[in-house]
Amino acid sequence: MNKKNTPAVRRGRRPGPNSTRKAVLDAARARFASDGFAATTIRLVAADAQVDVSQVMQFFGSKDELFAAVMAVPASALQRFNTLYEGLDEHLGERVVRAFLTAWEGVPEESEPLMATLRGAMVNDQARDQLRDFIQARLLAGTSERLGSDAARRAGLATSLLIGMVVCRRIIGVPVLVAAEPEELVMLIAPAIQQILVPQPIRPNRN
Amino acid sequence: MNKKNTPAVRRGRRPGPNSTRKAVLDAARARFASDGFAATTIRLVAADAQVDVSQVMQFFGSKDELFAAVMAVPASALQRFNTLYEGLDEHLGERVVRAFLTAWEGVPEESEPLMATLRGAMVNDQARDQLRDFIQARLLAGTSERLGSDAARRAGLATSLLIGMVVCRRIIGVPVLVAAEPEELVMLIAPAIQQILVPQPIRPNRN
DNA sequence: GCAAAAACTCAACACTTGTTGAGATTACGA
DNA sequence: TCGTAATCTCAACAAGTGTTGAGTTTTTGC
Repeated sequence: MNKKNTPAVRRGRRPGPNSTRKAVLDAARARFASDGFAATTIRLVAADAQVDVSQVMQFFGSKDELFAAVMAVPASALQRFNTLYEGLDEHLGERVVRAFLTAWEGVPEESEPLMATLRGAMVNDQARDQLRDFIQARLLAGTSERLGSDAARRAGLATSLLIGMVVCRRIIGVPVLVAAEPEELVMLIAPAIQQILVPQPIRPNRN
Repeated sequence: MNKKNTPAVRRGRRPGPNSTRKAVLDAARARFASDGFAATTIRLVAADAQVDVSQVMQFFGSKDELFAAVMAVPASALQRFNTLYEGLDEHLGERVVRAFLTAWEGVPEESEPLMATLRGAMVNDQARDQLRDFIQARLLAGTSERLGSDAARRAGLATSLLIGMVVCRRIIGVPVLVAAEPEELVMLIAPAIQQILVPQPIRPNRN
């Protein structure tokens, strides 16, 4: 009697352009970024998107493919790193550090997929491969021929160190790093990255 | 007929001192270190230790407590970091980098718990808390009063960067880092860490 | 030797997970 | 208007998880 008159939830195909798929992808992106791959369940994503569980499967096929779709988003964002390590001026380190911070802490559409990839890299093979290739191939694309293999190593090393900063600040939540303003971090880290990329002799300090 | 005459596996309590608990702990340590917290199942640990599943529960109570027991081992190893950031000589960076490498890549009894903690920190709350406290409290114990809060920030930052190196080398498996010898890494990273801990003016290079 | 306790085996429970299929409901082009 | 296809709901499966309890076997202290 109350079931027929008051349909609590609208059923059947939704009107207008297909907004469900995007809703699922958005929810998944946020969940994968904040909870990681293992802790993110399809049921949770479906609940966030206010969608039935099997809808997620219908649109994306499997959890792995959903995760791949989330990671596919930053592929465009990562292109901004292509020319990042070019130029050996004295502001290279500063530029690199600032690029990392804005990429990983900027607008959610870009930072969340990167966070999802980073968190997933510890558990999921897809994410690990993507992150490895990001560090190895993409960042070193422009450097290797110009500056020899040593520069490639230095670029990969610099990226690794900055990954550590992001991990400790965003995932581990180290208070000292969380409390610091982005510009403070740039000021503190940039010289070190500069030292890695463009090695300078260290002047011994008096004791 | 063949069951009574040839007991394939010895049953009941094992003779001698309690070796089972250690076997379980060893297997768990290795599994947590190489597979991470989520992918490590109690059944897998039990199989590695050639022990029944419920034995693991009897000795350690739960998966979380087993993991805590694994992480408890490095508590001693971590004490070697207590005085690590003391001294501001020109070899501080080198000393710090070398300490990290030997701790995370030395004998399994010490490196595996650290790896387990590091991997677990992305998924497990216990591990994340332990790693956070390690970076925040332990490493900064000696520095904060002597050198002001800036030195504490710099020490935490240096640790974060080195965590990044370990993550990319041991978990992500970035080829450039995996291929490098430990001493090469020391040579490359030490100046950067030195730059963080004992800031030096950067001499602009000519263009 | 003998009882008690420790260690061990076996089987199952309760729960969550990803995944699937059948069928109901709606939107949309002809 | 109508039929088709897209979308959505509901219910369930199969596998794997941590965890528990009952019962068996052996060691160990007296």
